[in-house]
Amino acid sequence: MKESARQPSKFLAVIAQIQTMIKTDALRSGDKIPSERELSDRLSIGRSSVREALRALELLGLIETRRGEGTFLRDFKDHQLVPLIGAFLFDQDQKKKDVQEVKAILELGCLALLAQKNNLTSRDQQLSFDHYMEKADNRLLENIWMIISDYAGSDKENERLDELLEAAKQIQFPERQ
Amino acid sequence: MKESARQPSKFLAVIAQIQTMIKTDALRSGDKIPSERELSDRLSIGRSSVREALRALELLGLIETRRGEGTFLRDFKDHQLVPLIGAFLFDQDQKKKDVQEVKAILELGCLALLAQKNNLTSRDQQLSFDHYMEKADNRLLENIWMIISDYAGSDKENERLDELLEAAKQIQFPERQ
DNA sequence: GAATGGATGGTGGTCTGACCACGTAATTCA
DNA sequence: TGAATTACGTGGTCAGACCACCATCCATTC
Repeated sequence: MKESARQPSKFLAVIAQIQTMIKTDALRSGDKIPSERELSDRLSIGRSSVREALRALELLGLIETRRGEGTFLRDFKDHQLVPLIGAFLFDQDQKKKDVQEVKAILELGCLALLAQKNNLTSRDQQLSFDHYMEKADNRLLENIWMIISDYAGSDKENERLDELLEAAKQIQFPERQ
Repeated sequence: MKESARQPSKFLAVIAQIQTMIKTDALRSGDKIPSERELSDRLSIGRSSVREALRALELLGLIETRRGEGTFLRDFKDHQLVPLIGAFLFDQDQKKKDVQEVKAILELGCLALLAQKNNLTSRDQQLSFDHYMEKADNRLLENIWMIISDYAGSDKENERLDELLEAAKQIQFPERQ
């Protein structure tokens, strides 16, 4: 025997098993998955390892645990990635410039989406970006924008709205496949 | 006593502590963080809880553990999110659209930044976005784009490059303060 | 002196069993 | 019948014990 196969840690195996379980049982958002103890039993893996896997998935926002009730699948829309990663990213790049730039990009893109979908009515002109983001019908974009906005601090966004709107109307997103 | 303050699970506290530690000690990629047992000691938290937090961060690719050696900070570029989340995206249609849209927005914004700074030479026309993102000099933008790109999967981005470039040149970001 | 190789201690990986805190459902009792 | 109590299942946490692995030190050996 050259190498002992170096088994990929148990807790990764648990995650894989859960993924399989979700697929074969056709589990959906809100469905309950087996308890930690049952998983531990069925997979012949210590409960602590099961918990490590579940905690990781929870941090990602893929599952939700409720004490006394159980563990449930979560809608991916509510994923925790952005806030989480954000906390780590911002430690590195504190540069306010970066934040402001990205925020502007997201807002511009949001307006461009709306313009493209002809969802911009003249009445929208004085609305805030919270509203625009909602109309853009893109939860991911909305989530990222909210996080960025938190870090960007308050600014007089309305001052730039008209300019941004004009710019947005010019943009044509290339179609894909 | 009405409510017992419902402390936010220990393992989240550990993550927060680690983030703080990274900041105050100015830790960088490759640096070693305290051992599980030491963290358990210093934070007065059971080792299992510490492990749950570390495993979660490892799954995200934010840290790397080497048996017999210790736990180390990792370069964020090596994050593990992609294959993981992918397996959980069972009902994916809406989400895929979201990801594609955000990706396009980020890329467009990147080009707009470059155009604004007059950093677009004609020689750049055939370069990939990895390159553009680097030139844009915005680590935050680059990081977010990398995450999104992984989710989006491979596409023929070069097909859209010329169009995007043209659109980007038209964009004028409103100046701020 | 230099190279070998074993002993030692530290680290992550895992398991077990024991509690606690919380919800729910069944049971009991008025 | 209805309210209170109990029992049970669940996640949350802890402590201790092993194992596997790695680096280091140090005595042995050449």
